[in-house]
Amino acid sequence: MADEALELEPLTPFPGRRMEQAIAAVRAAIDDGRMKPGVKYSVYQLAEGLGISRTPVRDALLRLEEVGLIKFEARQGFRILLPQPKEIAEIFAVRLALELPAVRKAATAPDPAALSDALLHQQRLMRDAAAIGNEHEFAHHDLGLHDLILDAADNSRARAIVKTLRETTRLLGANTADKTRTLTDIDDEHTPVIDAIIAGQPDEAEAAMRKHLENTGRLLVAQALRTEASDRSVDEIWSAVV
Amino acid sequence: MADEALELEPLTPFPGRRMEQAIAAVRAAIDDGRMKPGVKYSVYQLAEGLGISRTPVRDALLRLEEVGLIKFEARQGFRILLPQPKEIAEIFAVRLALELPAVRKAATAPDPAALSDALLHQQRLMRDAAAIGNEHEFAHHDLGLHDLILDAADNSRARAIVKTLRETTRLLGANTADKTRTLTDIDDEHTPVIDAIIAGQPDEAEAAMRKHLENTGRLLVAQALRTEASDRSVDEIWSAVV
DNA sequence: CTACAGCTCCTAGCATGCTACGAACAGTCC
DNA sequence: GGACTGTTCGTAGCATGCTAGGAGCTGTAG
Repeated sequence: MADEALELEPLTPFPGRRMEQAIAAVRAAIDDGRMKPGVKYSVYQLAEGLGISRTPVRDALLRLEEVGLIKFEARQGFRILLPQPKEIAEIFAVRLALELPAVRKAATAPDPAALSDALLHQQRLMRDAAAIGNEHEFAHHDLGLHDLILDAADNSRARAIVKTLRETTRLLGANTADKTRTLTDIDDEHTPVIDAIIAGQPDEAEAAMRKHLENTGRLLVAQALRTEASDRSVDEIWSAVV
Repeated sequence: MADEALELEPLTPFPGRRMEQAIAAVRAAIDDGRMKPGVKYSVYQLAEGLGISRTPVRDALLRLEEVGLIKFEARQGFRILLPQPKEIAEIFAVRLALELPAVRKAATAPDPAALSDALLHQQRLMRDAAAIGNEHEFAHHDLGLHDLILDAADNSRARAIVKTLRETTRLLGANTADKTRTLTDIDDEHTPVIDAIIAGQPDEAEAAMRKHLENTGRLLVAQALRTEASDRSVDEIWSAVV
């Protein structure tokens, strides 16, 4: 098994720390399904696939383990973790706690003009991606939008936390390819948030963001429940945590 | 400079990953002042001091860098970071966002008896530590108390985040040894929180926790401002973020 | 056919060699 | 004296050797 070199594009000789390139490579591989949760992998495999030595790969994986994306199993390789339904609910509970105050602050920001421009620009990027059905691009800009709002709230620590959480859940959506919501539906949820921020209405912005996050969260919990064929209900899990 | 082997107790041959022992060793060294912010250290130094090789030490430091406790400077060692005032305010903003809902949930917990016992036990431990003036022990149990509340709220993700944040700020208090508040004062702030949880009063519990976190946060911001001799005011920084 | 014992293979984890490169210093030229 | 250049030194980062130990297979006994 060690010689199945796990077809990853070899790292181009590129400046910067190979460790970080390795992190990006693993994330990308998870995104497009070349690496799947549950399957066992080894540092050897990855290092060979990436064309670099084991050390930076190991360092990268240690960082991913820290974030909770993978789990090393002693002397037996590592595994990509699929977030459990409860974990997803927890993640969204945290996101609600952090992003609702953030969107309130954004709606009362000192420099509305610059923020408005940035928000509308981001929205435009998302719509373009939605129009051509490019989910990957869409997800990227969606992350950008939420990041923009967190940035406006001027709390870099909260921003970093949410970014990590969001990247953890992203791979779930990417893998299961749920089509319950089209990209346009998601965009429709963003619109009132953006409008309220621009209009300087914190209450409306918060309410719209809450709705958006709750929809997304419940959907992902439902997906996770389906993949593990559990008989618990979404509401049960959701309301226990949020 | 490389041969100043940085007097750390050598790691006893102990089961478990040496990397994690190294993390603990560095944290401990920061706590009791053997390692100070601003000073430059190297992986070589530490490895020699701990009596192990550079690899696990490096791995440990990479993880600490991830958390924001240290910063590698390319080809020049690493430095322990002293949290900036704004960062501390940000940390407390996140803690408020996460711990206030948590304490509300704890006050409406399904099993009040077990929780009450645990809370009172923890309080007792803290008072004992306060009585003999053992700050280190006190801080440990203080962390335990907050952890207990987060645990009652049943969100392990939020719990882990707060734990990390708290450990990041702890070294500041440990180093500057501010005596504005005695240990008993802190205990006095905890009491209404614990009482309200046991009495099942979410509103009171939240208010008491808010007061406690705001006091602590402002105090630490003030300390950080003093150490860097800034002329900005605590209120200015605090209200901009929280 | 089943239970079990031994063996092989692969792994994480640790130790250590190697290299490119920034910093600080010394020596030199103006 | 002051700017500038060459050199030394120590560092992070990467590659690779080494080891103990668990998983799973294979052959064997019952």
